[in-house]
Amino acid sequence: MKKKVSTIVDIAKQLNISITTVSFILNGKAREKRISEELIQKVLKFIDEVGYRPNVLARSLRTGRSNIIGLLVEDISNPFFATVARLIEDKAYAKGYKIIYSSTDNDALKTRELISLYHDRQVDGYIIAPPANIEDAIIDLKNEGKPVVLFDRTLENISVDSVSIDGEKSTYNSVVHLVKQGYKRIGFVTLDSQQSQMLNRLLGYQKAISDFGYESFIKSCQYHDTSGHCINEIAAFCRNDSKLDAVIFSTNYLGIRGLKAIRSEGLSIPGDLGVIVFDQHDLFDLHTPSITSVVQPIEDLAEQAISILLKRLDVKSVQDDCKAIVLPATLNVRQSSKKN
Amino acid sequence: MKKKVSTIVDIAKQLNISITTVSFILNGKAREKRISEELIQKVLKFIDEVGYRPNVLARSLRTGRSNIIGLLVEDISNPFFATVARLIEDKAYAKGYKIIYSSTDNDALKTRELISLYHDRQVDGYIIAPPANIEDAIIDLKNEGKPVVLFDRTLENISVDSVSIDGEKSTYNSVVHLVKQGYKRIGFVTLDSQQSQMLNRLLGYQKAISDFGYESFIKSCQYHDTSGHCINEIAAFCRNDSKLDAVIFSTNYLGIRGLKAIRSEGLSIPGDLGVIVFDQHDLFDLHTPSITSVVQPIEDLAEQAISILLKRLDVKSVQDDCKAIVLPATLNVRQSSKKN
DNA sequence: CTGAAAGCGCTAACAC
DNA sequence: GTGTTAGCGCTTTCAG
Repeated sequence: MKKKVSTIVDIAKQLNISITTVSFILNGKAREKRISEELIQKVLKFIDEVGYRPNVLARSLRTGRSNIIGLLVEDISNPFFATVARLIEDKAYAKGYKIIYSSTDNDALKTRELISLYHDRQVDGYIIAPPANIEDAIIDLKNEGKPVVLFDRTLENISVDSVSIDGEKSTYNSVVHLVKQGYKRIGFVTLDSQQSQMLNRLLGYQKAISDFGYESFIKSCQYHDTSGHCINEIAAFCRNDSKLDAVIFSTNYLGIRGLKAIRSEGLSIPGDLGVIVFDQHDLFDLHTPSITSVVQPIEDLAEQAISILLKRLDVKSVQDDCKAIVLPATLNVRQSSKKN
Repeated sequence: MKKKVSTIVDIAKQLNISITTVSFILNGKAREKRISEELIQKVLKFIDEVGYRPNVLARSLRTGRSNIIGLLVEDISNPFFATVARLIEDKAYAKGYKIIYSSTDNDALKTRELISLYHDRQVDGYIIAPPANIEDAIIDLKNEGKPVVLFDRTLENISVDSVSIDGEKSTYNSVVHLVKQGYKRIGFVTLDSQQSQMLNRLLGYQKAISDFGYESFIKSCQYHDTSGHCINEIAAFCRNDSKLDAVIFSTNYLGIRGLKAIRSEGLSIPGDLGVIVFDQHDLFDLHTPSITSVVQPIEDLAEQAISILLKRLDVKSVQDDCKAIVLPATLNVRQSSKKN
């Protein structure tokens, strides 16, 4: 004849105490409200016994907070983003926050929809790898007092916290490494994109090439192109008159497509073509030959992003002192870039 | 002097109509309540203008439904699960459902927490790749009237809809293929796991080996082992006295570790060792030599899972006529299994 | 068509 | 320490 206990009112009734008391105990305000230790334990024990779980919806509706952080990545099936998501999730959990995440596909419209979806669910804060042309949505968020941290790339012209990687220096160093190995005609395969991280990687390449007085060869692929079409284009790029002797790929998936293209052309690495890829992938280690790649400090990136956000969440202050953190990456030299 | 319009009450006030009317229009019940087309348009237009968005929390709190489907995968950074998640997400969106997903790490405790988290958020239905020992939690869900569809693996002894792959036949065929190629001492590297899909894959191997009258060699790895330790174990397995001439790996990540192990042992594929991996990975195509693998019908799997769930969600009937759908996989023969 | 009203479950100000 | 109470924003029944 036990009634089903599923609300705070039930608990109060069963225990013959006040709803307020239960609520205070539930929210850790027992101490400050000077409720007796004895009663606290009694309530806690009872709650445990009947398996009561507070209704988070009701709580959020009431408080306007959800203890949820929204994470928007470009593509969750990319190991880089999957790893970031994982690390952030773990760190957030430890602080009592849950994470919900989705892939934007670098599509501003989809991103807007996701933000608005998260917004509807009262998400407390955001960590975003922003697509282009999303500035206004980010500003709206900030104007509503929702903290936002960008990662992997930044948005010029708006003031938001961000954590990114020094892509410029990384590709610069990549070129230097190739030059030292004796490569002279170095190509760069990137995305046709205005995103900051892509521009930085390109910039590093261009600066280095120009510093050495070499000729630059740039191929831009479309993000939403099919893998097959992209492979064909890269293949054409590698076989063309320019007689490249090395290529740098600006993302891991471009690198993978590039390797397929190079294989289809029957070119050998690193003899015919030296190869460096920006960002990691299981495959690069295992490939024959193994692929030199730029290793990003993912753990540090995730750590910084979440801790900045948590701090913002903590002190609901004005956000005008935004930080733009830039982390260094390292070049992991493997066989694909050693001419000799 | 426009007031901020953010609730249904504001709308009613501004338009000088009843809250009820607005609610009906918002919920597509205008027709059946015989509200004039004119008024409907007026309200809709107004809502659009002021950018009103219903508070989904309040709605869920009231209705007990959320239009959210919870998806639990083993590990979102595994391309298999990432792809499934993506396909399911797309299909669900088309039907007006949102997806939230998380990784279970094959950990029953973590899975329980996730389920309870989703439960708290009033998730309407579940698609789950279940870890072992989670039966009770699934049963609880069903008892509460929440539809559940399992995928990738099933749970014996409980009646739940499921969509899985015919792992037994696939590994059987893999062995047959290797035997036809002239391999005789075929090993099997799998997980030390009681999950149905793992058991089925093992079973297929054992049956085939026994049908041919060959000797069986089985190595079980721990799911939570570090990658490095696992690689060492596989290396030892491949180099031991048993003189294997071929190996089948029962998951993609075991395959990747296996390839690293084989490389570290200095063995050549397919000469010293034939290799087949269950499940796909970018790497298998690109590896030198390319790796023969079992290709699962992921799209079909996702399609079936979501459509069964949506049907359950639609007709809130008793769930006693559970389907266990088993899909065939195909063997994609590449270089790693061709002895000659 | 519309209005009133009863909650969904919880928080927290206020009074005692 | 505790009880009362006013909502958070929405749905939906019931009576016009």
